[in-house]
Amino acid sequence: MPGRFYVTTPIYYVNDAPHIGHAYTTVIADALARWHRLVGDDTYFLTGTDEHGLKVAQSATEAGITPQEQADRNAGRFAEAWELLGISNDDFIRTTEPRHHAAVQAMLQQIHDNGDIELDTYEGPYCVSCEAYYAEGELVDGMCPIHNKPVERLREENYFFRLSRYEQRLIDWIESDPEAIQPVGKRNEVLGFLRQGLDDVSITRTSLDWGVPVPWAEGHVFYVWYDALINYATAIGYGTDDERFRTWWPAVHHIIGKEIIRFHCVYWPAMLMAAGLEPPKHVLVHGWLLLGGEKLSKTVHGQAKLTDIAPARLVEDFGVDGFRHHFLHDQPFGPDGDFSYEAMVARYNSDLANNLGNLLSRVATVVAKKCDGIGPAPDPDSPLAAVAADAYADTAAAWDRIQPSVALDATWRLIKETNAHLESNEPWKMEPGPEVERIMGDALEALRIVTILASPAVPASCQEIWRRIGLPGSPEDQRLPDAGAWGQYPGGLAVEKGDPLFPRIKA
RNA sequence: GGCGACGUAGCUCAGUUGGUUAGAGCACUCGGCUCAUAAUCGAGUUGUCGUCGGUUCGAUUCCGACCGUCGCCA
Repeated sequence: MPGRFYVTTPIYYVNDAPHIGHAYTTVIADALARWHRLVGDDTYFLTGTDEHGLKVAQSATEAGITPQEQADRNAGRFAEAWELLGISNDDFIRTTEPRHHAAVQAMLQQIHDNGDIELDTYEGPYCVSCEAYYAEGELVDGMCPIHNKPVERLREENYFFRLSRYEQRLIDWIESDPEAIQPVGKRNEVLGFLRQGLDDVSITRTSLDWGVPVPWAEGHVFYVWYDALINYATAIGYGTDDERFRTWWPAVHHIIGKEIIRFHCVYWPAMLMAAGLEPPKHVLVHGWLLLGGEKLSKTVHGQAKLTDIAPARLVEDFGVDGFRHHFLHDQPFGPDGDFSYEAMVARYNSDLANNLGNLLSRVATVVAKKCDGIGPAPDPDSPLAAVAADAYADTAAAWDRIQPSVALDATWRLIKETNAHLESNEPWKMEPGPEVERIMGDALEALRIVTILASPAVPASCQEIWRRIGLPGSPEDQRLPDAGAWGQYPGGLAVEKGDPLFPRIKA
């Protein structure tokens, strides 16, 4: 039954260049969005950039441009990266847009009106070089942990969000919904943090002006994080189109990395509660990619970091779909995963070149030789029909559980079984006739179904397979579960061999 | 220091409420096939299930201690 699916990535801070950590999160969200479109859900996929704050203002000054110019330039880099990777976001939000300022001011004004934002005095250790406060525990031998310089004690009048009032409500929320924060290990981590008690948090600054102005207090801007989180509400109409907002909220899936769990599982839900709204339905937390292997991690200049690697660098070697496929199929969602060029080559050659790509090649060749290049219809009673039904069911269940690697395993079982089916029937030994046509029809039908099921992961390749086996339109226009039922390859279509879709990569 | 997680084949991991021969993929070996991108298909090897002890008729699965790795908090 069709539903509604709102999925978000974090908005990425424009001071960073897009790297494969960003791409990992974004590709997962994209694949989920594509899957939900396939099953007919009303889907909204949001990504974007976070553009306020001290660091952007500083680097703009260093570059001799305005903060807005700095933000424009780097937001463009993210947009280009996502275009390169075939990301199908419905919207790209930027926190400097007027619609976002309106939403931030509306939500925080609401919280202020409700009495949970109050003026207070902040006092603490302050590093002049960082232009930032630290907690006592963050200091190293009483010094700034970044600059290793003495800190000053500073007092400032700021507006505080009364986070401490939400401790029990947050615990109740998480305990009442086991699926709200996944995986369960991260959920427990948040509960443990909450049970230690919460302090109020300072959410405004007077020391800079590159931010969203506080509507009730001249000279104050909101601290960048409390502005940024609200983007998830802005994009679906908060503060500008309440009816639209109500259709999408709170049924959201926030895809995040584990480093920002506290903002998404504590501060953000509390802000929503304080504004009289529901907390997010799902916060899905993935681990980090740990860079290993020789090829990428060791350079003449020393140890490389994951965040040094641009997606385009890997797309050069593996193609867009090779890139996407690796992060979806090789990394289980949740725990940290090892990432290496060598593992990427192995996964690409095994799954894409040897299994999927080679299946298409051998099928096309036999159809050309034995069927005059015209793809025949499948056997309604093929043994592959049951395999395909299982593959669909397992694939769908895994996408629903946010387990792309499990989903792709299930899809790939149909590819392997189709290779085995060809092997056991040996159509290349037969004379042209009904028997060859039946077997090749089965293989084409399996490819048709695989192409639909795999399209969220490797969309461009699936589009090309779809075209080469003679089908009109696009696998993305298909609707599951109906399109996954056995027997719909019509027969009588011209099948094109073409060049290898995934040329093997030599290690 | 407090809390918690994890430690299963060469590698990456699955193992539901304890039960009889511990699984998958990749890699590897052998064999088949030759339509296919030296691809594919079949068969097969490897595990004291971190260590020690306890509960039990019986524990990878429960309990305790220890070793190791890691996370969050202080």
